[in-house]
Amino acid sequence: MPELPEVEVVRRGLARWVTGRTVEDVDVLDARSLRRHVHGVEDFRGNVTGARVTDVVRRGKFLWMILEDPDGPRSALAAAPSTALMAHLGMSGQLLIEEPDAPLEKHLKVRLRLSAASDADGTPLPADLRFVDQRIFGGMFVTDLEPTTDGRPGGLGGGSLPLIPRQAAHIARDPLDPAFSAESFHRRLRERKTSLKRALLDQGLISGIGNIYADEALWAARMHYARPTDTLRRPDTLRIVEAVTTVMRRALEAGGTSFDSLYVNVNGASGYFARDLEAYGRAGQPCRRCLSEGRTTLMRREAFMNRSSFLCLFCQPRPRNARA
DNA sequence: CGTGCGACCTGGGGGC
DNA sequence: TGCCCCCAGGTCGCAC
Repeated sequence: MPELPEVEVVRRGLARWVTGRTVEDVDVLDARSLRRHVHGVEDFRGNVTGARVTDVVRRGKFLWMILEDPDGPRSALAAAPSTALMAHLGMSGQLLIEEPDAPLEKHLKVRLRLSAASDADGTPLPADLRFVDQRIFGGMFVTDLEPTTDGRPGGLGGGSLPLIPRQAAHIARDPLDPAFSAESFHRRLRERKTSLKRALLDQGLISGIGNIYADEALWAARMHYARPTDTLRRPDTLRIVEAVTTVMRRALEAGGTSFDSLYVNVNGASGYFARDLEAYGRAGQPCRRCLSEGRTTLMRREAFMNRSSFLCLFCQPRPRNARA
């Protein structure tokens, strides 16, 4: 399940393997993966073919390659000389760098042929960039870039341009972004009449967090998912932000969380953070913090927001003023 | 406008 | 063996 750490692993892979290369050809095997490209498959192919990738940027779970056309700006907007090739992995999307003669994946959706390139040793780099997606919640599309409202870079990555794809402009800064502000997150949390986990999953408030890391952070911060956000005091917000940031940094170091072959990096390798999960998927198993303090408390699974939440009711007692 | 919920998808697993 | 239902879940559009 790609959340921020998994998408960042992919971004780094793309930055290393794709930056500076030109897209020579595009093969769309399933138009459903281009659902968010409003002008259709041929327009997508026309916008991507011949463009050079200059940077790979990420905000939250959105990832984009900055495209520049060697023949000059193709956008009608003079203020947007470059465009973005956006990708969202959804539940099961993969971006893979492979040799063109590698067997085609069952769920291969889009195939980009890249210009020849070699690494520092002179070893040729694989020429295929493939978008594979079993459940089709993810997708790719081309869009214009617009100025960020705060004048800061649009996201994390090589790009220092204060530009953001329009479709990601409503996405909040993520905890690994230097422009993330815990103070403004706290202010907005206090204004909301909602529950803490719902807020953590709201990409407009703080981005990059999905069901897995939400549960991990809540467990680490010893807070219940139903805690009303307007009761949070500044130290509470700082505690959950610290927990989210720490768990994501650790997951990133481990190469992300892979339960099965659905999440892999650009070279097809799984991450190994799943073994370090303290909450997610651990229903019926002992809470490790309780165990280390001499108690045997079993982790629970509860339904919340039509999905599973995993928690320890000793460490994370349900608040009396719990909110849905 | 803030909030919450259903639709979009496929494959795996359990029940019968 | 096969069929049906449920579950996984990120984002968007829509209803209230």
